[in-house]
Amino acid sequence: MWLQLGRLHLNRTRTSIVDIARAAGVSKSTVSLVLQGSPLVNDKTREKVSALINELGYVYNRGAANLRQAKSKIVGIVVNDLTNSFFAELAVGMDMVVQSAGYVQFLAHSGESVDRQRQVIASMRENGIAGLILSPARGTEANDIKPLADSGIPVVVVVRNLPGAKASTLVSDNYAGAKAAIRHLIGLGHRRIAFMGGFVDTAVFSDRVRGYRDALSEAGIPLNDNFIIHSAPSRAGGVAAVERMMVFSERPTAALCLNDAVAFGVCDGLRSNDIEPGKGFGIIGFDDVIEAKTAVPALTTVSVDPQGMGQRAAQLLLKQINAGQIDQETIVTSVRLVVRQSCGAPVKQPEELA
Amino acid sequence: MWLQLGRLHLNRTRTSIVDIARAAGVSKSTVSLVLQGSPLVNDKTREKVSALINELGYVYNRGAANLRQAKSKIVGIVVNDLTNSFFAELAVGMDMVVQSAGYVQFLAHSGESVDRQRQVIASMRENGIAGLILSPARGTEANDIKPLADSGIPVVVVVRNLPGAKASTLVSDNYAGAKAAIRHLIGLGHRRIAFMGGFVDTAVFSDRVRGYRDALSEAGIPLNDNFIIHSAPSRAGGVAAVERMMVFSERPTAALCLNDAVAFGVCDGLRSNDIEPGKGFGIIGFDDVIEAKTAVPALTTVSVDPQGMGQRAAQLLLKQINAGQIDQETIVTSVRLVVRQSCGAPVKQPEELA
DNA sequence: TTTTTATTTTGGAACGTTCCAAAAAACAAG
DNA sequence: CTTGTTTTTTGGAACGTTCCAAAATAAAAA
Repeated sequence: MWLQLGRLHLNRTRTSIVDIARAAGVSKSTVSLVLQGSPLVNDKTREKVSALINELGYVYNRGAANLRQAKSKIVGIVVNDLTNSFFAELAVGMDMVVQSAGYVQFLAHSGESVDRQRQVIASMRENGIAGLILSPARGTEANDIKPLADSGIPVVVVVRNLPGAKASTLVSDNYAGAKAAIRHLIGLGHRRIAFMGGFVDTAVFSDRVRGYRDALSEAGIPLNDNFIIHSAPSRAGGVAAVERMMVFSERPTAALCLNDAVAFGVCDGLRSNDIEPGKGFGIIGFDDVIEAKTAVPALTTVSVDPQGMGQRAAQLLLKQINAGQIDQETIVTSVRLVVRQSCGAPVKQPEELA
Repeated sequence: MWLQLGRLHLNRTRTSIVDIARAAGVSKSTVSLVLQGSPLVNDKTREKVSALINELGYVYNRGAANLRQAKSKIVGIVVNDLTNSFFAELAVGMDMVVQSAGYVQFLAHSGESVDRQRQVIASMRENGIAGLILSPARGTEANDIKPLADSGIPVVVVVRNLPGAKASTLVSDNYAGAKAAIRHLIGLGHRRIAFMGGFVDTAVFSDRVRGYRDALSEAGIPLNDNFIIHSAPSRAGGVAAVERMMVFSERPTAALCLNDAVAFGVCDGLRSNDIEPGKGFGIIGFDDVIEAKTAVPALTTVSVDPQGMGQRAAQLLLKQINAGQIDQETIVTSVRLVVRQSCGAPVKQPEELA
């Protein structure tokens, strides 16, 4: 049988540095020098070699280089929830600086699963990352990144912090942001203000709630623990929180939400109860995702600038990689309240109309 | 000067297979065998070696292995816009199957820039990807992936197709989806139906518009080219499209939108013009992103199941990687119309009220 | 015991780079 | 033409794996 129906299996091996060398009549060392743009090599030679490189379609094998140099151009990024715009934008910010620094990133989604997170970090490690940026899944412990940190690979933890971890940290000033938001609502005349969304086990939640509490007591407004309404930190969670609130006899007239996703959900939930967000009820979100300004009503929110935060995180990581030494640094980025339409002045509730 | 203030620079080299071998009193080959789970090695030996592996905190160097085997466990994924939930979910779907197949992914965002896309693909190639999934930036040409494909690395193109490219393709049935959506609107009594969002240069746009056109003429409804309202394929674009529409003397009573993002924008735009989406105006989106079902009104949309699509794409790629041969395959995934609240029956416009 | 067979282990080459010390070539000065 | 200097090029070892043919050991058969 001469006629093979199978597809031809190219055993053409990748052209390597020595193929170029042979073709150019120089040694592999010289080709290597050219590749690194070394000034040591004669212009004439450089030219000849460069030409061959293009002609033969050579592609640099960074893996082989890493083997020798023990320093890759790869960073790892693990994010707890890529489907949440906040984190997607965070990732895009990182992507920008990583890419323009000549690195590539492994970028994975842990889906809030510590197991998957552990797995993917291990996998990245085997593949030789030079550093890691982690936006930890709920329930992550300092131990989960210990092996990495111990082996001298810099780690930057973002958004949620990880007490006790040997890593740098970059978080937004959640406390101050929440405080500013509540002060603003109080300034508008609101007195019964809820906090919606989130679960107790994250630092983000507790910091924001602390800001909420402190701002209220600072204004002499008594705290009502019922007004802290837990829910999933998602749009659906916001809807659920509103349902929970509707049964209260004395309802809040405004709410600070854990994040913008929850805030949008709260808008949805209010609408299905025929309350117009921003008119009958004041809403403030947290994060300032892109949709916040085009939504109707435009969302008043605490702007965290996720892209900018991603960029800073990446810069911090690259700095540590290049320094070759790990300085544990903690950065708290400042936030600002962006006032738009969704935080209306309170309207009197039925029982209050004389 | 004996006192150095600098940080200690660990020159502890990564423990390797031969360190384990030495410690266990066997050869490196044996350790390698254990690592690959080979049945050739004696249970007693395997046990001893495995113990040492844990104890010494050995981490496998996949880079070195790749060098020898010329086959990595890395795939590349490049997506045109990660901040768009559709693509984020697509990526998450891929992540799931890639990860559970024991691979890791380079995942990058091209931001619709062909240059960045070219760069990042090149970078991934140098780092030794075994395959690539590409959701191409607008304006991508078949040539952009030619070198990859020529060197025998399988490429799967998703969402937007790339005519003439040596790659497999996975797209949704945009034509049929649009047709079904329009038929439904017609069934509800709408006659003046717009198509909103998108620019002419993408196949996605033209396929969906073709479905829109065909469904209309099939029902004997005359086409009105003004009713095809171009805009950026984003939430902001949707808002803009509505503004453009409001000046028409005879306005549409419903619209099919290029995607869900545009549809949400259209809702926003209508609200700022005091039209209640789903009541005064019927809206159908495209994609069925997660927010679609919790939004108010819940969005009627053509469900594309981005996660599922991502999964299929990844499966297809892995299949080709393992097959070691490239079968150019084209898959058109079917879509289904999910009817929710946003597509209301039409209301008579002022001038039509007798 | 010796031979045969089955099981387990092993050294060394190979993969594609970088690095280094040293060789070669080119140029300058005497 | 020598010698000294500077510029350019080079071979080979090293990085951490896998693969292979062959060696060593253990078990079974004679």
